[in-house]
Amino acid sequence: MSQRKGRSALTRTELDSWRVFIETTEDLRTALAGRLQAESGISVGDYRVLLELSEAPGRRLRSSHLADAIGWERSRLSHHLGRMEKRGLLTRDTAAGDNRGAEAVLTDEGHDALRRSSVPHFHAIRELFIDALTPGQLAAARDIAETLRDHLAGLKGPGD
Amino acid sequence: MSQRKGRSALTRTELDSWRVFIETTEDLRTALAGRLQAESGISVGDYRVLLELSEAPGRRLRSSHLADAIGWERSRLSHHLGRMEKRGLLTRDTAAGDNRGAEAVLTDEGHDALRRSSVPHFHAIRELFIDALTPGQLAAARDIAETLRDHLAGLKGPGD
DNA sequence: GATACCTGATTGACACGTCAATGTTAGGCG
DNA sequence: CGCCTAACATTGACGTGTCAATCAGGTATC
Repeated sequence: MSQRKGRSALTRTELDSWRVFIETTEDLRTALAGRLQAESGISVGDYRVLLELSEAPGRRLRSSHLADAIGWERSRLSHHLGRMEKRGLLTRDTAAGDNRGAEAVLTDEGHDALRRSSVPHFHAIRELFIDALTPGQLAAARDIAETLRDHLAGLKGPGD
Repeated sequence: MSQRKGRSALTRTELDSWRVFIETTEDLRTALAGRLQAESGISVGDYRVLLELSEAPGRRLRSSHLADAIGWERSRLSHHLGRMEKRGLLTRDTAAGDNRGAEAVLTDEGHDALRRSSVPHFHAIRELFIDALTPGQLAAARDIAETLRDHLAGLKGPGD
């Protein structure tokens, strides 16, 4: 209790824990993305955007709201919407009432893509993640993730 | 024990656990990468390559060995080495004894970059990850990561 | 109603990652 | 030797992500 945190070098165990954790979560991410792409022809980013739009009234959302909803920077979203628009998954309109704004509108094709991808995607999540862990591990994973998330949020903007 | 896994739809809790886990680990990754870039001007990929080369005899490694050591595809490594070479962190030579092969050789500048970045990088790992968790959580995180890693390996190539 | 400022969004440049295609050299084998 | 194939590595095209710069439309202030 008399030791301050963050002072000493990482122990071997700490470093090993870090490496297996960060590398495996990255592998998990890559595996999931690969499945989604192979089975449904869309990326994880596409999926996130499609899902958010499909749940919005009129299947349309202001770019800024969409960006906030999925936690992306505007520029990232703008690039992504451009690519999705080019593939016919959505269209873009100027927002009613504010000519600065843009609204992304889900096309039927985009909606179909989401519908086709959902079941395989959930299946992959179950297979790669949920079923790999015991109920206790799954609960612990959630607890750890929430702890880390709160910790990161505390570091990033306690004064914002 | 009579229920087969992977049959039913994801529960609300399972989906929430998945989302907080995958999003937070991604945020963690992004935060670490940002720190390394801001503090030392190198990327996580750069760091990985520099570390591996610095530990190799003569500070040089065959591309294929390097790729295996850090678990990257050859093409990815080739692109990355090209970028690092352009910045003077390493040079490339044809391998002694096999003119097909290429060796990456750490420059003094590359070695300095690694030396400068190590302490801040370890510090960031401690601050963002190790110190955020209790010892129990850290052990659980490692256990979960190892379980997931083994599970992924089992899915990918049981017959390879 | 002109100026200055703020907000919403896009763009360009560049780093990163994957996949498919392309050299290039080594080795095996007639 | 001459051919075939495998191994090593690079390249090009394209999707993805970040940062800084830009542009266009609103808002306030005088």
